[in-house]
Amino acid sequence: MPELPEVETVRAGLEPAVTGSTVTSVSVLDARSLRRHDGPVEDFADQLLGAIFDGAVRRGKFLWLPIAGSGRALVAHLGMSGQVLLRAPAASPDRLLRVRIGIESPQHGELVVAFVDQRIFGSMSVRDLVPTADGRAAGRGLDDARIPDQVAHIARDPLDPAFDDRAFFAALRRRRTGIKRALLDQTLVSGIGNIYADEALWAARLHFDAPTETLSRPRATTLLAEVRLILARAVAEGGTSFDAQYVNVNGASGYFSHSLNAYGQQGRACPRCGRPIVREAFMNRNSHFCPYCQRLRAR
DNA sequence: AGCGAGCCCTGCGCGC
DNA sequence: TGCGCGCAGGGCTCGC
Repeated sequence: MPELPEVETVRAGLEPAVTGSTVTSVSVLDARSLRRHDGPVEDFADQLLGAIFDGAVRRGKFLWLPIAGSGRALVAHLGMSGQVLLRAPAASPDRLLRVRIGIESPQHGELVVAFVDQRIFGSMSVRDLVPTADGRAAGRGLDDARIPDQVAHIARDPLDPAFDDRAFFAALRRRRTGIKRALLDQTLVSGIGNIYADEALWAARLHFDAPTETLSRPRATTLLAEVRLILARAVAEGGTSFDAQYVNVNGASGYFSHSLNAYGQQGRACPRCGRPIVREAFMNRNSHFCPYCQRLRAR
């Protein structure tokens, strides 16, 4: 499920439940979900038991819960199919449950943080926090300039107030690659995946393979603005209210609750010009675009 | 530097 | 009904 808006929905849903909560139990049902944890399963559980979470923070598609007084955080990445769900302790286990973390919340009582992941491309891990390179807050959710070492190489996302537009444009100009490759490069700009890349490129009328170095400043500015617009709109639509009874912070509503203009629309009419949207193989995935509105040569 | 390929995996929906 | 296949929103590493 997860690009930035979906992960933000999860973060916002988790925040009120986990902040100030104490971990009371840890159960790892599939050790493969801890692939990115530096140590054995027992170590993961040991680090978490008794931990108190300071909040829920996100940068790009990475999510983490800082552990009070430890200099560490529980880090989650959802991969292609991961979900973090809040459950009542007595609820029957979700299908594809990989990690189950019991917490005691000051306001909401006992809850379960359930990490569900079909393909196991996602992961949970306990990682050390390191200072951010620029000394600014690491991500959305907490004013703390420390970031998990696993996330330190990930660029800020376009909704981050500390995102540096000028540095982004300069980096873009230095690149010798196609614009979609650049958008998907999480070390250049984070949070954008295949869906929102296609949607932003459609909105900015850019071909996915347009060379970054030839992208004019106005077109790059337009593209970044479209990225922000699309991400922000999806975040607004994905917002889930917290319900202490039976909580589901699944961000699934994000993608499909609003109409997509390009992604998955192959064969259907381009909403702008009426000609058919095309799907083309790209980076072991697909690109969806309008060959008329999004031509390789600038018009 | 950046690309392509390969790999990590499971389950769904579709066509036959 | 059952089977095989293609498909899926990510990220990391490696060799070139």
